[in-house]
Order: sequence, then C-alpha cells, then structure tokens
Amino acid sequence: MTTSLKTSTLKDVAHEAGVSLATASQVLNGRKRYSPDVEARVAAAAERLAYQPNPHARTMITGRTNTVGLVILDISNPFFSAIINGANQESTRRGFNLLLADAQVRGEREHALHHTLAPSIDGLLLGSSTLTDDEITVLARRQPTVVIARDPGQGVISVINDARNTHAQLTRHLIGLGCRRVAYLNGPPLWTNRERRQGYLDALNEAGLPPLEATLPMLYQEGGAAVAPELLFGPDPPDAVVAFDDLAAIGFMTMARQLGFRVPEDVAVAGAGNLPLTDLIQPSLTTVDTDTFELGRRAMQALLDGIEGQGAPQSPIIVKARLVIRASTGRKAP
Amino acid sequence: MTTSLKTSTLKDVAHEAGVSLATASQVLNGRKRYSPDVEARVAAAAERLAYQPNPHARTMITGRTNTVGLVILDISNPFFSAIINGANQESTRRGFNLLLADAQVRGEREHALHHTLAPSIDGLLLGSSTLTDDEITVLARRQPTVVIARDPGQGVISVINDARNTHAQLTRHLIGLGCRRVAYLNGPPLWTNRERRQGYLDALNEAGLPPLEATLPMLYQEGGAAVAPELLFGPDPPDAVVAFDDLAAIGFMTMARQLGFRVPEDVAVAGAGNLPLTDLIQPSLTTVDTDTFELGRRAMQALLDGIEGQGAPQSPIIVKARLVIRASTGRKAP
DNA sequence: GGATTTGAGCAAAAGGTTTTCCCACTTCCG
DNA sequence: CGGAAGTGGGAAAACCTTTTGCTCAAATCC
Repeated sequence: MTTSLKTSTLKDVAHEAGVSLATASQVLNGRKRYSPDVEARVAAAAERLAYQPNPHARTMITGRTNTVGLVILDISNPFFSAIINGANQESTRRGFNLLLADAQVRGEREHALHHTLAPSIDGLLLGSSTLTDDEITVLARRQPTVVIARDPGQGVISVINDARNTHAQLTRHLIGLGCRRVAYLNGPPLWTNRERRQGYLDALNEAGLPPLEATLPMLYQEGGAAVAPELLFGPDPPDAVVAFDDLAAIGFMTMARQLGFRVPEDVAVAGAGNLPLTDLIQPSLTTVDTDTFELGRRAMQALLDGIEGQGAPQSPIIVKARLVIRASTGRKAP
Repeated sequence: MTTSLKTSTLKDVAHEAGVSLATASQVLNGRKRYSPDVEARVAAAAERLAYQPNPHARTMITGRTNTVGLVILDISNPFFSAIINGANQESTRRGFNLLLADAQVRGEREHALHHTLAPSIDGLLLGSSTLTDDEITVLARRQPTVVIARDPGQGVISVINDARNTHAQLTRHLIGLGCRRVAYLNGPPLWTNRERRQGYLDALNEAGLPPLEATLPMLYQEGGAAVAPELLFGPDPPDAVVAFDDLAAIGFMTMARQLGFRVPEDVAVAGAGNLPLTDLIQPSLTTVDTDTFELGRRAMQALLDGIEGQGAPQSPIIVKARLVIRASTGRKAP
C-alpha cells in the first residue's frame, strides 16, 4: 500500500556532487570551508536529491536527539494542556521536537518510563509527577531536567507560581470581606496543594482565625461536590471556601446551591487555575490566574538553555499569578 | 553538571554473559531459542547492567521508530487537547511514543514539517491541517496516515463525526421548536465547517425555509461576539443561531444578551463540541457532543493497526456524535 | 559406523552519519 | 632549489543494534 519511497542518503549526495562522504558532510554542516566550486556542487546535489539527513544516524554519532520529553501527570486536565501548549510553542520556535508521555501510571511504571525515554531525549520536562523529590533529583543528575509547578530543591531547576503568597492574598481578601470561617479544600498531596494550603494557613494565622480543612475524596468536580454536604451541614459550617482548584470549587459551588445555600451570600467560593469559561458560569468564579501557558513556556526555555549550554538560571523561576476576583466571593453584606 | 552516566550497551551484556553479540541480541529479543543456561546468563547480565537498548541504533536497522507523529492545528483549542488525550491513551497502551507538532505555521512550513518529521516516525496522525486533500493524499502514500475530523477521500483513512447528519438533526430540533429564521455562523473553511453547514442546509431545505448565513470574522468568542450586532439589528434578524462551535456560540450569546436580547426567548443559540463547563454557563448551552477523546483514540487505533500490518479498516471511521439539548435553545413559547 | 540432519552459537555486514587524522599538492621563504 | 608552512579534500573509525548465513559438534538415521 504505502510505497516506502527510498530516501536519498549522504552517500548519494556525495556521489552526485563527485566528492567524498566526509566533504559532503562538512559542507552541509558548514564545519569547514571548502572551495566555492565544491560547496556549490554539494549544495546543488543535496537540493536536487531533496536530501534529508537521517536523524537517527546523526544521533548515534552526536548523542543529541533534538527532542525533549514532556511528562505530564494527566493530559485530560486543562491545567496541563496549557502547559503543553506553552512548552510546545517554545520548542517549536527553537527547532526541537516534543515527545509526550503521561504518567498516569504510578511509581514503578513511571520509573520505567524515564528509563525508556532517556535515550530518546536531550532533556526532560516534568509536569508534576508521582516521583519523590529525591527520585527527581536522581533523574536531574542524569540529564537536563526542569520541573514544573513543584520545587524539589537540591539544585534542580524548577518553574513555579508563588502559590503560597498568592493564596495568602486570596484568603486575606476573603477575611477582608468579613468571612470568619474560611475553609480550605485539600487536593491531591502534591507540591501545589501544600503551598496553597500553607498560604491559606499563613493568612488565617495573621488574622488569628482557626483553620478549617477538608480533603477532597476524589479529583475534579465530583470531589468538590462530595465534600459539600458534610461541610455545610457539619457542626461548624464555613462562610467561605478556598478550594484546591477551579473544578473542585465548581463542584462545591454547584452542590452547595443544590442544597439551598446561596453563593456568595451564605458561602463564598474561590478556586484556582482560571480555567476557560469560569467567567461565564453562574456565579462567575473567583480564582487565581496561574498563567499556565507561561509556566510551560518558561520551563521549556530554561531547559533548552541548559541543553544548549547557556548555564543554569536562578531557580526556582517564578511566574507571577494574579487574583481574579469575581462574583462567587461577591461582597459580604455588613 | 549533569554527569552523563555511561549507559551499558549490548556489547557489555554479551561480554558479561560470556556470549557473542549476536547471541545476546537473539536471546533478548526472543528471536531464537537457546540453551537454558545461556538464556539465563544473558538475562542476568542484562538485569545486572540495567541494559537499555539504544532505540536509535535499533531504528537504523529495523526502520521502525516506535513513535507516531501527531500534528495538530492549534493545541490551545480544547477540542484538540481532547484528541491528544485520546490518541495518547491508545499509543501508551500499545507501547508507542507520541511526537507532538503543531501546524500553526501555514502551507510552506507545514510541508517542511512533514519532511523533517517523516524519518522519526512510523506513522502520522493529522488533526486537521492546512494542507489540501491532494497534499494529504501524497503524504499518506508515503507512510501510514490517519486523518482526524476530515475526510480527504482517495482511500486515505480518516476518523470523523457524522457532522452533516448531526447538524441536520440539530437544525430540525430548532425548527421543531418553532424557529423560522435559523442562521448558521460559518467558522474557518475546514471540512468540519462544510459538513456542519451542509447538514444545516439539508434541514432547512426539508422544511422549505430559506438559509441565513454569516461568517465569523475571527476565531473563538470574539468572532461570535463580533457578528452578533449586524445579525440581530439587520433587516432580517434570526430567531435561532447555529454557530460553528461552542466558543463562537458563547461569544454570540454573551453579546446578544448585552444588546438586550433574551436567550432563548428572543434568539435560541446552539454550538458544537460540548466543551467543559458549557453546562454551567448561563444559560446552559445546547450543543453537539463530538466525543473528541474517542475521535483521537480511534484514530490512533486505526493508525497502529495499519503500522502493525493488521490491514486497513473501513474508512471513514465514524464516531457517533450526539445532541445535547440545554437551556440556550429552551422551548419556544407557542 | 558412516552419512545426514539438527542445533547451538558466532562472525560479519549493514544501516547513515560525524569526526579525526592523514595525504598530496601548492605556495612561500630562505 | 630545498624545505616549511598552508590548504583542499578524503579514508576510515566510531556509534549500537539486528540479521544473515555459517561453522562445528552432537545426535540421529539406515
């Protein structure tokens, strides 16, 4: 069916131009100056034969693949697709290919994944991960690595939001509106969750308010919805909720309203991520814009700089997040 | 910085096991039976050295890369990220890597892209494309190719929604609700738009109603918003609008309400794609669920079947879409 | 018991490129 | 004119694996 058209090799070009293999290679790579005559002949031959260097043969010799790996925790999450988008833009711009892998698989298999991937790539972008900080450090010592939305320390380069400060700010905003029982809905035990929670705790501390926490029993909207009844009908119901992310916030909000609570009058709700359309749902969602595209772009930039030997940047690289105050936190009646 | 740890080769394994290169290779690939003793020694050596075959050396010989290319028109579009997700799930399951490329670049450069990509991949998934049907056919003749959301004909394998029928159905639904001036908002000149429009025209024809069309001057919500005033304040305002996709529909709807029109009472609005959160905006959006994840998954499945020589499937492969009737089309008052 | 089959294991080629070193020739200088 | 310095170009090794015969010895057959 598919007529595997024989592609022309460097040998063909050399022969066509009447020079040796070595010469053809040198000329094509501009490694060495040759007489104008020879250079012209080689260029013409390459053109005529539509010569395309075989990347694998080249990799064998140079050890470079011109490809970077992007390992993502969960591609279906819009948060991560923005990262892919940003990373891809930068890699395309600089002529690198992007090898995508998802780490849905946990522990064991993620390890295997990295082992398999390693020879095919010049560097690794880690978009969250089930690995421990130490495991990541080992990986990073083996080949250039940049970690996204998490800071493993130990000299590993990372790109993060200043989630702690931002969430402190968000929580302060709620307190400023008059909320006194501000709850935090813990997401999965990732770096991002820890930082956001810490910011929340910082702000409560400042204000001398006691914390009130719950943990989402599952991801996404279902998790937020599931936790709503126990919290709202519990002995100590919150008048504001900071959820781990937008989807959880939306799940909580939707369920709260179904249970007869008004948002924001009875309970204010805030998320994080600023997903598309969160401005159009009812009520529009207060959230944190994490500029996830930029997160991916900067990470790729740092990685490629590293690969091309331009030295390590200050780490962590911090991408500014910003509060997006909308209707779901409204304005408390005095 | 990064101590490029020398990775062990097949030669090391062979030496460690006290056998020849050939034997080690055969044993590791299970190509030939050997004495239990030898097999055990090789396996042990490979294990001990954490041997990982060099994929490039292997590719040189076998011509197979175990990688497929996925070219996407615009990664930032959620429609496409669902495709990536579906394709990735299937490729992961079957042990293939996924090389991602976006075709933001038009014409010339997309051609170059395919040329560059070709040697690195065993097959190609085309998620929309700026190429013409003929150009795609040429590509498909060169290596296994599956086209998503578009049917170039000429024997090229494709995976599509039956957009024409589905949109006819959608339009009939609106007519059934009593709408008499149903407009269609044309998106970019892609296959998908042509089919959806055709379905719309089919339904109008059946009902003996005249068409009413506009073309979105730009993508996404801005386009829908931009076209709203001229349409609604024009000489022949619609009482229902079928937009090319959800984002255009949302843009139109938002603008219509700002202009003082009620949705759905004054004008019903429908989109396509069933993006996340379209059920929660106000009013919730009537749309078509295209099962985009499945689109990507089936495409990858067909491609890998082709690569592994399991013969070509019936083409086009059709993924069922389904109407999602929500509040934005409401129920016309009689 | 000699001829033939079987079987285990290996040597070597192939795949396409980059790079190092070397050769032959010209030019320059003393 | 003899040697040194410079220059344009090429031969061959290296990268790591798969695969195709092939050899040599043991087992089988008549």
